[in-house]
Amino acid sequence: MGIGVAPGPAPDPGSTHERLLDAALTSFGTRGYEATSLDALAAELGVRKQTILYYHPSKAELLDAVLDRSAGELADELRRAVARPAEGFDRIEATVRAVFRLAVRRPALLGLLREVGRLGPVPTQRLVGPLESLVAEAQAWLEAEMAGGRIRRSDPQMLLLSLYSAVMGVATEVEVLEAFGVEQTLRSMVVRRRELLRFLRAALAPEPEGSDQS
Amino acid sequence: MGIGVAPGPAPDPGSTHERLLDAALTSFGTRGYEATSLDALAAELGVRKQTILYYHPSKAELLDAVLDRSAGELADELRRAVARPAEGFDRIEATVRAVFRLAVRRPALLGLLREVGRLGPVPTQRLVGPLESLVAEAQAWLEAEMAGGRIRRSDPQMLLLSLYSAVMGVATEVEVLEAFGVEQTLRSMVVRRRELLRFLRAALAPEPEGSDQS
DNA sequence: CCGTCCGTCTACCATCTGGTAGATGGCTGC
DNA sequence: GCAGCCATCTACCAGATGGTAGACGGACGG
Repeated sequence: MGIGVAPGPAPDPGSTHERLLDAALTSFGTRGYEATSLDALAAELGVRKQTILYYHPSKAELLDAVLDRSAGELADELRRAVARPAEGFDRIEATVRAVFRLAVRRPALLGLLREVGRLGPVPTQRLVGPLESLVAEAQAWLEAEMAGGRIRRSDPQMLLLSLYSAVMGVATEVEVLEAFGVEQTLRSMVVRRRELLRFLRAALAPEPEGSDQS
Repeated sequence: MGIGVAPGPAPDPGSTHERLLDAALTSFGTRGYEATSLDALAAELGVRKQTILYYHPSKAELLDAVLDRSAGELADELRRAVARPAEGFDRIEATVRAVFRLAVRRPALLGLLREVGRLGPVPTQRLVGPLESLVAEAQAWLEAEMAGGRIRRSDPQMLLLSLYSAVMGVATEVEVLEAFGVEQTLRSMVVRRRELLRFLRAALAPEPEGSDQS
């Protein structure tokens, strides 16, 4: 979490508990919650299953902890991207860059966002609930940009969904690409980001002939 | 599968085997492969687990059968959508409509497409392999449309990925919407489709000032 | 009528699952 | 130097899981 958000003691990243939360996020976000066994997780950490249950008394509560932590991390990352004030497409570009950075550095975090839907409304709410204000801000910003004529006019909520889908998909849908023989390198990630940005820029550009303001 | 693809005997949709494949697709595509137990599947069918293993000697081979069947169904559905010859955006609209129809009528089919990535490259290849020629055709078509000036010029492969991501996301990413309190009705699906089409139309429209033809 | 094949069942099994109970050992403060 | 706490361990357990072995019954052709 960001500075000042969690006033708890600074977490030692080498501690068993921190390593546990990291490993759990990775496994939940890539292999999936049900496909992750406590024994496997423990083995990965070089520890017994009971050590996991010492920190979190059940698998479900471990998931909750991972969700809370991930929500914080997601919110931090996104807020940081949007922080430097920018107008028009720059702000969208900053967000896209942040998501792609996450896709490279912490892919499980985005995977968790995909996985959580399957686990039912309660865990979903737990993960995306803390992001609600962010979404509201984004929506309001889109509306303002539309009013200012810097973004094509449309339903802001639905537009946000389209943006979200496109960005998440291009950032995370790696397996489909691989299945079609497109090798995955860091460079190809950059290409995908560039092309996605071109795509979004075109989709958002205000219509040239002016019914709304110049 | 489509007429003439599988020359086997006409499958009775009420037979145990067909019901099994249906139920397995539904469960694999929504709950996930690992989260689906043979016992649960059998109970759902009013049958013992051994009956499942009679038709498919292991869970993995049941998955293979489901993947093969789903690949056929997906290919059929998409080919049918693209069949009536259309130019420019009409063809894209027909495809989007087909995907949304699937999202309503057979959501597990699209869910499987998401799930399969997690299961590793082998199952993924099994599901999307049969769609490879379709993808190649789509890509070639995009190039032709670009050359004809009916679609904005860009990297066809990356454009296809952006389209795929946006469509799949908007069609299937229901949980995120629900988590933000947007109720899900058939009507809201129609709205999402309409807004997505507007979004895509804008993204694909050729640039007005003409460096390329006509 | 009888053999055989097909679909389904009962009866098991080894392994893995999440979880409980309680012991051990080391560090810390008094 | 000892009381207590903290992190981790060993030892279990009940239930679920994927899978094997083999019996049963009905349909169907000879």
